[in-house]
Amino acid sequence: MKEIKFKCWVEEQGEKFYGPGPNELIKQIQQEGSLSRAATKMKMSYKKAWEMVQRLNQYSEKPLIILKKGGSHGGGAEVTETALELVAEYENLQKKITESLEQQKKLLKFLK
Amino acid sequence: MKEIKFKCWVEEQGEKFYGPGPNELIKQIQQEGSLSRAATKMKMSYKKAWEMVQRLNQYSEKPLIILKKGGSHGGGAEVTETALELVAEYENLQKKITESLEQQKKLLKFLK
DNA sequence: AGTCGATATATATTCAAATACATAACGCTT
DNA sequence: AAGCGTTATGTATTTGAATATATATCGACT
Repeated sequence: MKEIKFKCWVEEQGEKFYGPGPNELIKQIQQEGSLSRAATKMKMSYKKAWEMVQRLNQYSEKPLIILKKGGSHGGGAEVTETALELVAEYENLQKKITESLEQQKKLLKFLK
Repeated sequence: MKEIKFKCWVEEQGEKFYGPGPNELIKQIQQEGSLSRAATKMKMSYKKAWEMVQRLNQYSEKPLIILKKGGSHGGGAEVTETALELVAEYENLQKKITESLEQQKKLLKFLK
């Protein structure tokens, strides 16, 4: 089945700040309460996920993800209210683009 | 400077058929009349460009690029009318998405 | 027949990104 | 003090994609 796909992201000076990966990661962290579990679930290495979190917090105006180590459960990861707003904005953007694509399917006539 | 970027492409069964790369390649071939010169200009290896052309013609209903070898100039590459239509459609799509993005800049408020 | 510039194609090499592995640090609980 | 599960971080290894290299082929033109 032929289809038009897209990907959108936010960047500053060529540095990627937010896209599909971080968006999914935030959602998984919220579900799991743990960065390592979120990473495992996304079949991503813990290291990569951790670096993603660093970049997110570094480029964001307000903190997005709070990591805690030690404690009764060994630690954990928490998602801020700001992060949830960001997820909502991003997914809204995706929806708008999808709608815009719906009206532009002429490209498909070039496929077998 | 912070900005929202995007990329769109056409695929069939997970196989990418058309995107920014092929679009640019077609335009360069048209300008140069040669696949190798087009590849050089795009700083892409000839092999990669050649494979791109194969995929394009393979998945397209009608031929998009005609490669000729031998002859007085050693050969050359030609772009069909269909290919030009495809370029126009693709760039129109990009334009529509860009317009759609213009109205969705809230995401940027999350950046420093 | 020989030259030329381009296409055609296989193999080798390089390079960067991703992953795997190992180990430390943390702080609550028992 | 020891154990637990998680975060934190450096190093080694793997993998895959891109590129480089080499060679063959083609066909008009001299």
